[in-house]
Formats: sequence, structure tokens, C-alpha cells
Amino acid sequence: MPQRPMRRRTKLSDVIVEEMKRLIVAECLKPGDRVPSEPELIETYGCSKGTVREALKALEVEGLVVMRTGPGGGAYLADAGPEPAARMLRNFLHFQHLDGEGVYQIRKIVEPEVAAAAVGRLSEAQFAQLEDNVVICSQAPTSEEEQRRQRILELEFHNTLADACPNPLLAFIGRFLNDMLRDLVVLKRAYVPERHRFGECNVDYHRLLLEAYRQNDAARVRAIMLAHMHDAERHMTALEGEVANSFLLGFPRP
Amino acid sequence: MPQRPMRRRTKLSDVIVEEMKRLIVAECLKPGDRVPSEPELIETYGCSKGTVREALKALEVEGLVVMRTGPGGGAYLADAGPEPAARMLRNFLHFQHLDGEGVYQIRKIVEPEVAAAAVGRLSEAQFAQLEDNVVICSQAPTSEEEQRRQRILELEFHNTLADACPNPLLAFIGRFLNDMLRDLVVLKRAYVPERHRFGECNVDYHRLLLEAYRQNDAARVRAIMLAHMHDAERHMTALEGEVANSFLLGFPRP
DNA sequence: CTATGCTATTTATCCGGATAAATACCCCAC
DNA sequence: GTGGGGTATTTATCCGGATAAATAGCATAG
Repeated sequence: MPQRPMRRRTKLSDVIVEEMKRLIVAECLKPGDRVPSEPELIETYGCSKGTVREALKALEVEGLVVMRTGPGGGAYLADAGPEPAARMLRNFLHFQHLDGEGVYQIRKIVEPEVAAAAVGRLSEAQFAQLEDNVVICSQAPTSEEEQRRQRILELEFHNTLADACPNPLLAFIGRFLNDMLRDLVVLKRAYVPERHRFGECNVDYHRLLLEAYRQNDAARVRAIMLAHMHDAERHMTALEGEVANSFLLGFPRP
Repeated sequence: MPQRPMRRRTKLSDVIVEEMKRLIVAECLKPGDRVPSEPELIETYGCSKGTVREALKALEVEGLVVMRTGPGGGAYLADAGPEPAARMLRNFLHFQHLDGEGVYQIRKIVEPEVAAAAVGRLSEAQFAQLEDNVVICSQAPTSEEEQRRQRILELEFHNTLADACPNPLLAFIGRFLNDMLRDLVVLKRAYVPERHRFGECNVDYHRLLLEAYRQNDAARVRAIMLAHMHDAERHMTALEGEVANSFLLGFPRP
């Protein structure tokens, strides 16, 4: 049976991928809109399902479509979330040299901006979330493990602020940095119990921030966050340094 | 012939991908190192070549390996470049609202940091590159098209600084922002000729920066770049605003 | 000694088939 | 009318085969 492989200049599935992207842009498709599915594409391009599947798979790993099974199923345009980008960014950084100092070099300039941008944009639910976070993180930890969890929870405070930041790229960067620090906290087992005051120190800043948010005082929010970052950087360099690259490679996140 | 499809909880090819990633981390493999290739993986996992190929393909689109054909060919660990991450980030931003103001909100804080970080780290070649850039961009453009090219070339000045920035994540962010602005410049056809003084204005800042770099004056570099960004932001908001999303979706870049 | 062409190895691309799972929808019993 | 189960549709996963292309290394001719 004459199969027709003959190596093309560009893979047929790649052609399909690009055509689909053009279609998405040209038709101004919105998330949730339906995209031509397997049988339709097979007919359109006169190729086998394997080839079409490869194209759809590629679009799926890029986060552009989601596949649904069952009747009425098929490929639907997805609101590409930040996860694929974050995973690729971790892959990229795996072979680069990035230490805690490097993370804080960026965090010192990004977090104050994120925090200030969130002023006046916090919903009631987000306000409640921040307050809950402060309450939980104020409790003295009873074990080293609980202390570590608390440190991770503190980062959620910053993630909530990023959620309220209207600039999507700025919010992405903020969340990514928090993610990196989260890995760092998870990794540092040599975390001496007496140092739990660091956590209390962080919560103190969070309390001050909450107060400034209640007064919609952007300038003060920015100033507090900057001081917070400088303080946190001192603590982190005191703790030591290297962000473990093994945690950067794009594994599924717990 | 009994094929054994039965839908797994997790795809076999994904299992292979994750095992390979673990291998890369565990063995501390460096770019250029060889990775188990098709026939070896087929034997190891007892699956068909299609499945193995799917796994290797996934690693390839993540930029982690490159495939080579011919004798001695196979999968080799690649130094994951920034392109896949940048492409995914553009995909993510395609469905978000990001205007020129949003880009400059970040650029105003990132570029001064990048510029300051590059102080004392510029190679001879990079110095020459910056000087050449200033010379070329100082010439009065003779056509609107040439003027646009000049504006794009001006962004290369900033990319060179990013190249000299030792913080890989900071450099990535800087280059990404420049890329976005590049798209914006390419897109803006309604660019009035009389406004070519904007370009001259940019070059003036670049000249000042070059001088400060010669003196290794980080504080001054930072201050000049900040002023440069504020000025550029004013010009860009005057020009109008929205970054065209159609240029963000991850197409191959020219 | 060199250049050229042959060969063997390995991946590249595509095909179509088979079973498994998910799910919207309909039909029937109650 | 309503709930539950069956059914049809669609994708999910995997298989193995076939031809095409790239390339390193060898062999041979000049």
C-alpha cells in the first residue's frame, strides 16, 4: 500500500499547527471557541489521524487548546495559562547560574511595583485572604516542618497581591519569583529553629502592608514592600545561597 | 496481535519524559552529553518506537534535547535557550490585556537594573557594538522605512546591555520587553516622519550611557537609564497604545 | 595523498488499525 | 416527571510498518 512519507521540507503537522495559529488570530477566536477537530482536519489536509493528532498535541502542550472527549468533544481554544511559560522558563534557567542574590535583585524591584499596583484593586475576598494569611502565619510554629509550611504560606501573601495586579506580565514575574523562593524554602532543610523569628518578621511587614492597603496609600505600600524585600534578602543571604537547579527543571509542581 | 493500549493513568511517553528529566538532573548531564536514543529506550521500556518518539519529541519542543541523524546520531542534551520560554510567554499574554503602558511599567524598573548590572562587565566587542549602534542610529533617516529600522536597531543597544547582565533571569526579562517593543514598532505604520526626533532623543541617552559606562559609574548609568525610560514612555504614550496581540502568539520570529 | 562516491546507521515522517475511556444524549422504567 | 442505565460519538493511547533523508566512515580511483 503506497504510504506517502517522503520527507517534507517542513513537517505536515507543523504546517497544520501554524495554520491553526493563523486561524486563531485571523478569526479573533476567544477561549472556549471550537477549533476544527480530528476528523475535520483529516479531511481538510488529507492526512492520517496520527499527523493531525501530533499537531493538536503540539497546540495542547503550548497551552493553546484543550481537548474534550465524548460527543460534542474535540479541540477548544484554551485561555493559555502561565504554567507552560513558567515551566519553559525553569528549563531555561536550569543551565544558567542563578542564586538567591539574583532572585532578590529582581524581587527588590518587582515586588514593590506589584504591591503598589494592587492598591485599590483588592477584592473583599482577597482582603479576607490576606488577613487570614497574616493570622495563620502569626501563630508560633510547633515543629520545624510546620515552620517550613508557614514560610511557604507567607509567599501566598505575595501571590495574592500578584493576583490583584492588573499588569499580567508584572503579575507573572512576581508569581514566578515567589515560586522560585518556594522551591528554595522547600529545599533548605538546614533551617535552624531559632530562626523562626524571620517568619515573624515577615508577618510584621505583611501587617503593615495590610494597614497601608486599607488606607489606599500606594506610596506607603511601595515603601513598606521595599523595606520588606531588603530585610528578607538579608535573612536569605544569611541562610546561604544557591537556588538548587534541580528544582528548576520543569517537573510537575506539587 | 495483542496490542496493549488500555488507557493508562499517565501516558507512557510522559513517564519516559519524566524519567529522562530525572536522569538529566541525577547524572548532572551537561549540554552536549548523549542521552539514551530511540532503540535503547525501546528496549528499556519495552514499547514501540512511536511512543519513544513522542517522548523525545516532547523533550525537543521543551528545548532540552536536540536530535541528530546519521551514525553516532541520537538525542543529545541541549542548552535550553530562552526562545521556548519567550514563545510560551507570548502565548500566555495573547489572551491578556497588555498595553504599552504596561510594558513600560516594567521596563522602567527593569532596564535601569539591567544597565547598572552591566557596568564593568562589557567586553571590548560589546563596547564596540554599542558604539557602532550609536553611530548608525545618529544618521538622519532618509525614509520612513529606514527610520523604522533605526528604531528597531536602537533596541539592540538595550539587548547588548542585557547580554552583559550576569543575572540570567533579569537579562531574559529585559530582552523579552525589548522584543515586545520591537513588535510594537514594526506594527506602528502611523509613524509620522517629523517625529524622527524621538529617535535622536534616544540616541542622546545612549551616548550619555556610553560615557557613564566608560567611567564605570553604575549610579549614573542607572539614573540616565531611568530618565531614558521615562522619556521613552512619554513618547510612546503620545504615539498611542495597544500592543497588538496578534504579534504575541508564538509564531516563528523573523 | 586526495577526492569522490558508496554504504551502513540512525532518525524523520507518515500511515492505518486496534482497544480503552470519557461523556452527551436518549430511552425506558417507575 | 424523573432517575438510571444503555448507546453512540469522540478522543486517548499504543502498535508496527514503510519510505525518505541525513551523515559518518570507508573504500576506491586518480
